[in-house]
Amino acid sequence: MEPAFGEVNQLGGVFVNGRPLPNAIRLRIVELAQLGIRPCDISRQLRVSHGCVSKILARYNETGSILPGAIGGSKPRVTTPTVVKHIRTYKQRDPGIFAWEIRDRLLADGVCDKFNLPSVSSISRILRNKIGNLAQQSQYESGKQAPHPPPQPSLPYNHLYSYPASKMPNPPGMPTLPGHMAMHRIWPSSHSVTDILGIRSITEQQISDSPSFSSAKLEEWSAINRSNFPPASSSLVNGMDKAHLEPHEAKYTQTPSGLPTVNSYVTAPSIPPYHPPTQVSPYMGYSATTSAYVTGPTWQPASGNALSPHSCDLAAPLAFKSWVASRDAMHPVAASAL
DNA sequence: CTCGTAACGGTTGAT
DNA sequence: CTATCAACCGTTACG
Repeated sequence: MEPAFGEVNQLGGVFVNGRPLPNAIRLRIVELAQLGIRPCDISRQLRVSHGCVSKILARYNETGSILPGAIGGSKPRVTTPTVVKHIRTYKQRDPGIFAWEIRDRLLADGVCDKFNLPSVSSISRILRNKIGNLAQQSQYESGKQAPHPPPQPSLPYNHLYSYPASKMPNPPGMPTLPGHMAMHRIWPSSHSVTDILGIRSITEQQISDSPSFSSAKLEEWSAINRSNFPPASSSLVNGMDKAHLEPHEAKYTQTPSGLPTVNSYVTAPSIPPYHPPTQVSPYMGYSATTSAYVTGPTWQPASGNALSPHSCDLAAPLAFKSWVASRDAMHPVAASAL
């Protein structure tokens, strides 16, 4: 099922086969690239294969988004938005209508031809999943939307980080969290990285909030919805605006226990009071590191712990820079790590 | 040494 | 309810 722990790549990095890298890492990749770090260095430093770095960077350059593509599912083949709309209409007009009747009508009304006519089971599913209780509350909606229904009635392309409703802290209308995580090309010099980290921490924070969900939930980002058409659309650029970051950054100075938001993504959700900074999670200390960093004054900085600022974690921009400067020095460490 | 990319084994989710 | 299938994933290896 959910491999709590991933596999280890040639660079010593942890990954989960088939699954996207955590946003935190994706973010860091882009972030580092923007600081002028070469991809090969980013690869080594974050221990992510260069192929992946290359891909993420390329995608980012092209789309402005750091997010992975929508995984799984398939594009609607027959149940296009138009079809769904019609089904909805039929259902509204006659709530007792049977799926097979709808099917007949779709054909009769020319909405579908025999090649793209949804199966009865598909229609049932649509009624269940997309139409649902709509029969009652339909009024305003049916009233009118746009002449052009959005490609996907359900969700916007990338509404990222929409965590499961269960834990969605924010109101329905407007996701507090960015619809999708993309960034501006330029970062405010001084705290750009911190900001990013801040972002990470907020995203992650949500997860660590509810331990039981932790790892599983993270997946949501990508789960988002796969029902989007051409990705490229309009809105995928930026989504993460700093506005969210700065405040949060301050806010999440640290997790309740004083324990950094360590148990992260794929990490065993159940890693309890274990602790810190050394590599705990498959994706290594970075989360810890970061939060440590974000934590600021309250939390003891890297000082004593096993986590070497130079080893592999990007503790802070500065640490990073020094790392860059002295990466020879760091090699041995990396080597030993292996 | 870098970096782009195809092959590969994997997961996911709509049909 | 299960299987299929096409989308995406990151790593690896090659060029």
